[in-house]
Amino acid sequence: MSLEYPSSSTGGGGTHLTPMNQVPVASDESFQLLIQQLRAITEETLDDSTQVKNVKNALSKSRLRQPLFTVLGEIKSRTVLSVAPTHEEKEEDPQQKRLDNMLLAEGVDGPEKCGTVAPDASGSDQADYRKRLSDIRKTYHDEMIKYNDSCDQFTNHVKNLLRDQASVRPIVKPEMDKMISIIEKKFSQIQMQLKQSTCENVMVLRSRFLDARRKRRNFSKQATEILNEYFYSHLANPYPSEEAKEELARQCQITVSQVSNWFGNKRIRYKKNIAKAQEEANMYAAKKAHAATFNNYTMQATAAALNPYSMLQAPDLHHMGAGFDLTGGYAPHLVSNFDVYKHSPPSNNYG
DNA sequence: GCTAATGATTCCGA
DNA sequence: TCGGAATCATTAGC
Repeated sequence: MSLEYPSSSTGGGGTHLTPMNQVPVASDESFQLLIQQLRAITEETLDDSTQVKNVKNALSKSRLRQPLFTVLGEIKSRTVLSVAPTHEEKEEDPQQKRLDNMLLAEGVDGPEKCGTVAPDASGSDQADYRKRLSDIRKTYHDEMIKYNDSCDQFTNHVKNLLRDQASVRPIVKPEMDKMISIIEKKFSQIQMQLKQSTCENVMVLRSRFLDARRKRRNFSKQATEILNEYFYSHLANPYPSEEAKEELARQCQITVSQVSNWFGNKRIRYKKNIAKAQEEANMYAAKKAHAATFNNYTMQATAAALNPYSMLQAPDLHHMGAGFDLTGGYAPHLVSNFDVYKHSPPSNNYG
């Protein structure tokens, strides 16, 4: 199937159009004129110039317009429009999927979540975080609405343009669909950029609130007491096992790594300032001794049943003759030597 | 505002 | 990978 256009230099003539059974063979002058008009109009700008208007009028009256457009439309459908969508077009972009998932998880897209930035963050921090997240969510939705409106507007504009052009050009439905799909794809790329920047904003917000250095909080008094108690009652070997750390973390409502940090800091600062640390150690030893004197066995058993950690500590003090005695006495010559266990601490007797 | 205390991080060595 | 040491960054007390 071929469609030859008459050459303007030779004056044309003799062109035969025989593509389809239903299309008449066009060899008369009116067809030549029609072809020439079509060629002329394709070189025109799309504004409503007089020439375009004239051609439109001429075309609309031509009885050959419909069959010619049918043929041209079919050629288009078989060539340009039949190009199969690429692999990328068919498959959902994993990056977009990731962004969608993140926005959904953070409550920016989909149903709003009353998310928290960190379980131990204060109420005001949580409120501040939620407010900022809500701002991001609002901006995202506003922008998304704008993009969708713009996309609809532009799509309608193009549709109208194509409908208008359909009077002078063979525009078939698949072509229109393809055009719309291209527009939607372009807008989807812009939306992706919006999603990307929204995700970045959420990550910045989270990191700002999660950055422990910026928002360092002292542990509660109770937590510090528990950690100090453990430290001074295990002064000969202040290296809690993983299980002990987990238990301390649970009791203090902090993380295991915070327990590790605390013990790391404690050991180093204890060694740096033994004099002061010994005072503190004596205080905790005295506390223990006092508790041991006034608590009867039943009370201890009850407490122990409720708190396995304290249950295990009592015998430990007896054993540790190394560092403590039950009268609150203290053996400084031994307690400062815990670094003999460095890198090979003996198994902890926490449990 | 200054300073000590304190929790976290980083670097390094074993 | 863990712990020591140094350091950073923030908090709390004055």
